[in-house]
Amino acid sequence: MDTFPNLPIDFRAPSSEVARRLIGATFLVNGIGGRIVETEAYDREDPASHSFAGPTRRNAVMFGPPGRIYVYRSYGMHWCVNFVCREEGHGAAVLIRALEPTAGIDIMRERRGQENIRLLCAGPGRVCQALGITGEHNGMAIGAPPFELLPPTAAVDVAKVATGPRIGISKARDVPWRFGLTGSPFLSRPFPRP
DNA sequence: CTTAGGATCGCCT
DNA sequence: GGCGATCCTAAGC
Repeated sequence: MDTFPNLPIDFRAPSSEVARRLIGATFLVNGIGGRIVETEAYDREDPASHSFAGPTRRNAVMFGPPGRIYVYRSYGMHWCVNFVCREEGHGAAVLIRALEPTAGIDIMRERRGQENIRLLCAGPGRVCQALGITGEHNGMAIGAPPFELLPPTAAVDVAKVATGPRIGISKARDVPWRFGLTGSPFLSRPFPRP
């Protein structure tokens, strides 16, 4: 049986592993999107995670089946998108932080009011605005329309995936669960030098 | 290049 | 009532 139809990744794996394996995959909404270049992992026993204090109305999807989309509103005005991981009831997810735009670039420019291709999808709020993701997508399957997740066209060298502390959190700042394609100009921010 | 402040509101205590 | 898994603009070095 196929638990994850149309998905190139086993979302039952730990979120840090999924976050790493998502780098280089292509994420599209209605055919618009690009290559994932930056992610962050969140887990249940993780003070920075929305799931840390247990299920609430907002984070309910995080405790649902893996392979679904968890969308939340950030700072009252931006949407951010996650992919749910682990087994049902666990409360783990991967935040999609940045894409290298590859498909529907002109539409993304229009939606963002931004000409610079580097700034179309460089940040979780920008990703959702460019791809047209809103709270209406919360709980939907990653492997079904309007979504598509395609494997990397070429194997991503493990040595090319940078890790570092997550952005914008106040708790668990030392946990290196931010992942990104080293040197990509489409990151939300560069990774700190080792 | 880095830092500061404002926008804006749903969510949880 | 307080606080963000953010973004934009402006100003300083």
